[in-house]
Amino acid sequence: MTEYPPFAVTVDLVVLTVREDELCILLVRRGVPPYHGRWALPGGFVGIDEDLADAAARELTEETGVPEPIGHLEQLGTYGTPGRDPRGRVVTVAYLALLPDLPPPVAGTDAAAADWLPVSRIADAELAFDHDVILAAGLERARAKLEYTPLATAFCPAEFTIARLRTVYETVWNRQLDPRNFHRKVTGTPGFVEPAGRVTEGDRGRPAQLYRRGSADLLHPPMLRPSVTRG
Amino acid sequence: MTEYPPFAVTVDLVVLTVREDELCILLVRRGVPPYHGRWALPGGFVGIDEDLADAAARELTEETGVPEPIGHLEQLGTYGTPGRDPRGRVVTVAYLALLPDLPPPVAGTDAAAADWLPVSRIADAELAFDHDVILAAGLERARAKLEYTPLATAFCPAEFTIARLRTVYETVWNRQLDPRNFHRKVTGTPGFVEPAGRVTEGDRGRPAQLYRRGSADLLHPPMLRPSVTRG
DNA sequence: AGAATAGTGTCTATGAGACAGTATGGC
DNA sequence: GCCATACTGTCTCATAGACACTATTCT
Repeated sequence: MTEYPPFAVTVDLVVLTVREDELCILLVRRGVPPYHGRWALPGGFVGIDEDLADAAARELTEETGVPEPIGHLEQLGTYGTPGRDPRGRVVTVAYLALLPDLPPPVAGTDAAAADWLPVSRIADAELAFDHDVILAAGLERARAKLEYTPLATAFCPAEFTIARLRTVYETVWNRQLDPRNFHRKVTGTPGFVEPAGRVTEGDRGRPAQLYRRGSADLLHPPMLRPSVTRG
Repeated sequence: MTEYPPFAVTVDLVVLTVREDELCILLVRRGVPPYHGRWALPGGFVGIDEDLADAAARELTEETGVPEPIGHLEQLGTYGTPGRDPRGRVVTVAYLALLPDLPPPVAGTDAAAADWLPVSRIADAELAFDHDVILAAGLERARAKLEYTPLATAFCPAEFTIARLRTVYETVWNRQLDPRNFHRKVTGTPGFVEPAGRVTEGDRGRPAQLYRRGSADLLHPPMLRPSVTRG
């Protein structure tokens, strides 16, 4: 293999959650050059004997403290333009993670500060490397996938109300949805959600049925993003 | 960079076209070990100063002889499981290309034989490396994208009839579509196609209007794959 | 004329969106 | 009682699918 050009390979994570009606992303503040002091996506180098997905799962667990099987993790895209990392030729494989609202914005093991930031307040070019481009791709992917997959449930705890699921859609899409039509649509789409048999307690108003994620991987028919010029 | 594990990085291409009512893929027969004599996706190593997309475009041109701006080229996914290449730790970035029916199945510069093969006749585990998995991902991506993007036009020459576009859909989806409803749907979707102002000559039957690809990047409403259990 | 293909019109069933109205809890 | 939220029912409009019909060429 010495005859082939040597690359470094990293994974970077776009970790999204919905907190208090805001779409938030997990960022770490870099403690070393390059981009010292700047916000960046969590990530790190892939071990020479480590699978890419394993490396992404490892970084996710290290940064959040959450055991793996919660939420959703998928490959997003690969970024390898020469010069994107001043340390050398680094190709990064970006992953997208969708998580329920987690208790702690735990400081990572890397001693760098980690925190949830509302994506609406991240300014252009505020992030290290080309991470603003990766973030934009992650947001676009998440918004699109809510339409035709049940991934909105990845933003929710194991049991959730239809209203909670609706706030996920409203937050990610930044659009208001009619609660009555939404309810009919979700419960009428086969395999999207299934009743947990329990109801909420202690809230205002009539208690709501709790649901779990159903068995479908694709929604038929899809949830349609309202209003014009989607895209 | 010597402190980080060294990887080799390659690009591999899933190049699809529609020939004679069959969905075909461009494959090369390997002339050297490993997998000597087996069919494989065209591809090769990325130069240490070369962008990933540039490497993919270069390989595409080398194998097909086509200048770049024809058809469509997009990143598909990255495959890097340890052991997927017996030569060492190789991470490959797969790209998906959609091309119109090209004249020559040109033999590549690598002296390896290249040819268009119908995807329906590729047996399981017939391909080298993990290329069967990559091919499956490319097919799935192409089928899905025909629904909500105008990419079916990438399978057509610059000017084409609605009937030609329909055969693309029918071939990729392996489903029959109603010519009348299809015509109404395509011409009624804003930005999908625009009239070229010319008509076909010499064929049987009434001459057909020629169209070019329109300006839209997404279709609203989408073309829906008929029949049940899509996905 | 007849065959073949292009393109239009009409009907019907389904689903989205708007929104009235009912149910069930906390205070 | 009042308020808040959950949930159901009804109406209307748009669109997909089925398919009859007209248009324009070649042989």
